[in-house]
Amino acid sequence: MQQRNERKDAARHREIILDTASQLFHEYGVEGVSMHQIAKSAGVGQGTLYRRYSSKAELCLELLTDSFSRFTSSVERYLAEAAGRSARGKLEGFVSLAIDYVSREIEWLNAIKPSEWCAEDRTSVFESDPFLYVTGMLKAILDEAVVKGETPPFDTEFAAFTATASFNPSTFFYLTKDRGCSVEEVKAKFVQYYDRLFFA
Amino acid sequence: MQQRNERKDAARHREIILDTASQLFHEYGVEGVSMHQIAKSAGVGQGTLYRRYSSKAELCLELLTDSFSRFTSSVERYLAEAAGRSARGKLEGFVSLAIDYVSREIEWLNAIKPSEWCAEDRTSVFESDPFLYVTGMLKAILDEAVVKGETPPFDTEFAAFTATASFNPSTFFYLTKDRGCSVEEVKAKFVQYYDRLFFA
DNA sequence: TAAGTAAGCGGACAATTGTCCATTTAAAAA
DNA sequence: TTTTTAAATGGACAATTGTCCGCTTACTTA
Repeated sequence: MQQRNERKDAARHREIILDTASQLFHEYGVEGVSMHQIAKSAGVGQGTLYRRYSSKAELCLELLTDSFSRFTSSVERYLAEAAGRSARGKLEGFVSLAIDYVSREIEWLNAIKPSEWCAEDRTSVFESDPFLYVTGMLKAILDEAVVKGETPPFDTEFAAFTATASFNPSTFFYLTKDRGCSVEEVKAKFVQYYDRLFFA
Repeated sequence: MQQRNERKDAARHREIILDTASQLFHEYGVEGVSMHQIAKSAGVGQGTLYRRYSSKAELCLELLTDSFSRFTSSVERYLAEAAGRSARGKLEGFVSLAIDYVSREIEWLNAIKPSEWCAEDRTSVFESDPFLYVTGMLKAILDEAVVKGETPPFDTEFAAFTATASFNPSTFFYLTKDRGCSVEEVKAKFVQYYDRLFFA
């Protein structure tokens, strides 16, 4: 028996849910909308909604796809035109783009944070495509730096992991809102920090 | 009129709540106990419980006091006997102790994470005593390193902040549970990372 | 000691999340 | 086309969080 495809009604519902959620989120903010409300507005049952997206987090992750692909495009564009530059220079540009992205999408990123870090069945943010993309890119740049002799060899994977983790929305939100730093200031601090970190 | 002190019945309830919560948490785990259950077991109303602790997070933070003061003692003891060593050496020891602490108390630390990072009224973990203690200590060690000429001057405050934030339970849990690293491995990675970071 | 007052109390209540399962229905198989 | 099958549905339900507010009581003041 062949693999069944997604049923047409299911596909239609998927689109309706995504559209409805997107609209509601933009109108009331991510926190201001409940799953029940999304289901009701979309004209589907709670069960139908939860079948696809087991939390608001997953729903947001899906909705982030577009903006994230715009981010990766901008990164690719940047790296293409920075092809001749040192790894150090590339890192600076990449960190800058990444922080711009986080600041732009902070509300969404905040929402996809898993509510229970330690739950056994949680799907880790650390294994989400966006996170893996950033760590992968960072590791590539750091590896290039090592190959080019710009810096002595080290555990680039762990470094990329830790650096990426430090961009989390929580930290960013605190620095901008509670500490009153501007996005540019935060960017400058991180760039300086990682520059020193990897190229001291 | 003089400042009213806490009423005796209120103080009694505070203790009962703390004792009950502690007991229930140890029996069923932090996630396995609801605020309602705590209130009921303690023999107080929901309102009474929430009056003092507006979330499980706050309750856990209060319960962490003891273990955290044991941690600070161990740090103080360590720094006393390491008085003659380099700042670099002190950093290594401190990071090691801090990671030991996180790994021991991970369930509690997980619970005190604010559920909404971006809420306007949230009391930031970054302003909690434990966090401030660690950043303060880290900054002091880094400043010492700069003064002693072990490393060129840099923004030690931001560095301490970022480093402390990177110890968050989420990261730690991922590395140990999902990646299968042992506590010792994680410790070694962090020590190496920060050693390179600040003393490259 | 008596009276006044504000802190404290507690449980009903509203809101939300997430689960469950009898029923429906699209699509494959015959 | 008819039958079969399992995916899909939806809304009732259970569990939890957090708020609200009229009542109670410990402490202050006179």
